[in-house]
Amino acid sequence: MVTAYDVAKRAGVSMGTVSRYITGNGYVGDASRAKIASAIEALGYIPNRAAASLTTKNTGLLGFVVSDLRNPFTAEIASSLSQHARMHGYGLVLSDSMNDPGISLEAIERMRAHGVDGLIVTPPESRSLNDALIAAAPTLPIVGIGLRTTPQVTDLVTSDTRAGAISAVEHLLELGHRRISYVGSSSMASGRYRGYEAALALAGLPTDPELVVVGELNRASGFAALEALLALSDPPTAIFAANDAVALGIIQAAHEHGVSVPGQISVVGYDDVDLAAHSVPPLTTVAQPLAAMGQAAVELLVSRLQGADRHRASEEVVLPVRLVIRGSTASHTQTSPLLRKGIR
Amino acid sequence: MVTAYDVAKRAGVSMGTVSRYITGNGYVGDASRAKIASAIEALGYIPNRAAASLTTKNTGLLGFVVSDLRNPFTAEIASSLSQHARMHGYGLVLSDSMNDPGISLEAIERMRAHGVDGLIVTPPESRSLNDALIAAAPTLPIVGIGLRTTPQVTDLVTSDTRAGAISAVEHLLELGHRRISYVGSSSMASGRYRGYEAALALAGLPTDPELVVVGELNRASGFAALEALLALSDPPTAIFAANDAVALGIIQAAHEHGVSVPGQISVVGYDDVDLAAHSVPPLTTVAQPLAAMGQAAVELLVSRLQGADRHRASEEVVLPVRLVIRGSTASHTQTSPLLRKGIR
DNA sequence: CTGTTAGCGCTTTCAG
DNA sequence: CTGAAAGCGCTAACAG
Repeated sequence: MVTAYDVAKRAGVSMGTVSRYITGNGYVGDASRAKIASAIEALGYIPNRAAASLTTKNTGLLGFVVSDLRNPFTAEIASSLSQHARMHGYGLVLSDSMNDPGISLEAIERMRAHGVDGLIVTPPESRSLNDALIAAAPTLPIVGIGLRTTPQVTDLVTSDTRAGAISAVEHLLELGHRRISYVGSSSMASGRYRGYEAALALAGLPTDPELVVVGELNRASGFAALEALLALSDPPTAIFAANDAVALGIIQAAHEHGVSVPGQISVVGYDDVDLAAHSVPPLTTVAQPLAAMGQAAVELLVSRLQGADRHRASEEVVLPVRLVIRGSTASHTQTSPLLRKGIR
Repeated sequence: MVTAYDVAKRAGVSMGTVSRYITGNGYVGDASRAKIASAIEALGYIPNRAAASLTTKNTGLLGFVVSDLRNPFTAEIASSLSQHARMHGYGLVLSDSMNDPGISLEAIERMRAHGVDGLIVTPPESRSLNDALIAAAPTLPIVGIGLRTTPQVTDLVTSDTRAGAISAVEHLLELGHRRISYVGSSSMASGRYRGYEAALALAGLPTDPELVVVGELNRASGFAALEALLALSDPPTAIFAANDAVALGIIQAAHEHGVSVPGQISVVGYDDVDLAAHSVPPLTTVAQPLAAMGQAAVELLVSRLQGADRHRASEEVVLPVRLVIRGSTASHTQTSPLLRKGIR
């Protein structure tokens, strides 16, 4: 292995000078500079960051504990993280926890052993993870992506879910819809539901409990929801689904019941999964700024790492989402009244 | 920061003993063992691997340079890599090169600086990457996934493309098809094309040049290919597409031309992308064993790292693929002859 | 602007 | 079975 000492010897300078050349701290004369450069070139020297970290206390490594890499969402965030970490001169240590809190904990410990300078975390909240983060936070800067600890000890990157829901529902309102259903999970505290309520309230419309159907956030649940809604005496003309899986289930049910989307009912999803653009019809949905979230996470972390005040209070960055209008929504005036003829 | 020295002091033993306890090298008496364990526990000590690497020459880090994380393929491989690296006690340093050779090179250099013990690489072949790998190989074990260097200096993990193509075409043959088209790229040396040829030859069938259409490996190209094939005086009754994007384009074109899949023409793809299971009809396709490939890559690397003969010749692991039969293929006997009635 | 010199935290002989 | 001590490769004062 070629070391800084070898470089120094070959360049005819001292190790200190080589170190100054590498780190950029302190002055190095032009003559030395040139000799060192050519020695490095000739020897193929690559500085050993692990050795450097012993003195500097930082490794230039960022840790990323991700909930599930096979999810295109987190994969895109990971990609963005990799890119921005690189741009800031950091390497990225990645661990896919596969939604297993135990693996997350193990990963965090291993990352500490490897001396990561900071941590970015996205797994779902769990008691043990929460505790581990709280234990680690005092000595390790952490930013959570869409993850909240109690108490809040990490920086945080989220997207504006409530605003996204509002824009989805407002889109439907602008199309002339008035009976708009919400299909989501039982968590009525979610930003998606709150946005739905808020948009309706803004338009002076009441929330009809009949139009709010709760279930799992998956396709089957969306399918069932549409059937339930069709059975209503006064079915909705539009549906806001809490995620794309649900929306896709709704569309599938509509197909199977001979209900046209968006001809007879408009559907908006949330997330903009890959499938959304390829469904029939293509799904109008709300897209999260995944790449921007990755970038924000890295920048939050790097600024804390390099900034003067590593111990400033935890920050939260809320990024705007974007309504992607595709083919599953249409004007209410064009909606055929077939539904009321008692389909099901 | 709590160090091994702190642990030693608190446990009333020497640093050497603590080190032996941690690494598992050398004997440690039960008494010492217990005292050290409780000291570590009480202090929350986490060994500093960077410091250890200074002596041991390995960091316990594996590097992974991936072509494009946003591709579900590589994401799944990355996930598998993370999992198996963890199981073998390694951390994973990840860099998404976004198909940019320049970024790959930078990533490799950075990983060397961080002292990764080995490298797993998947980016597309390029002159510069090839050179960089060849330069690095003598001092750093490397395994390529589906990536070949010239000369071959790395271990290699691939899937049996030719066998996959053969099984796809044999599936079609078993369904009674005889006029089977190949739609792929111009690379006739590809395993997919060779498998197509081989399966036909095995069945004693000639390769009709008219049925081989080349183009890009994307949707638009598949779309165009189907139109060209329909224009033939004697169109095929089945098509083997070199990848799913092409197959999906073919199916889309069929829809638009009123040709039923698989009623009038059967289609097989390759890759089993997410969309494949959700197309209409769901696509019969060949799936690569992505998780197994990730596992094989890690195991190849780890065995070289920990095995006696780090300098044994480069190895190649070829994993079997799997034909996933879905709805886009059907028996030829049930194929309506509509095609020959001169559609379009 | 540059050389010298302590360590950083840990592993590894080498005695005992 | 265990302590002492010599580094690993590099950085960071500190003189000069």
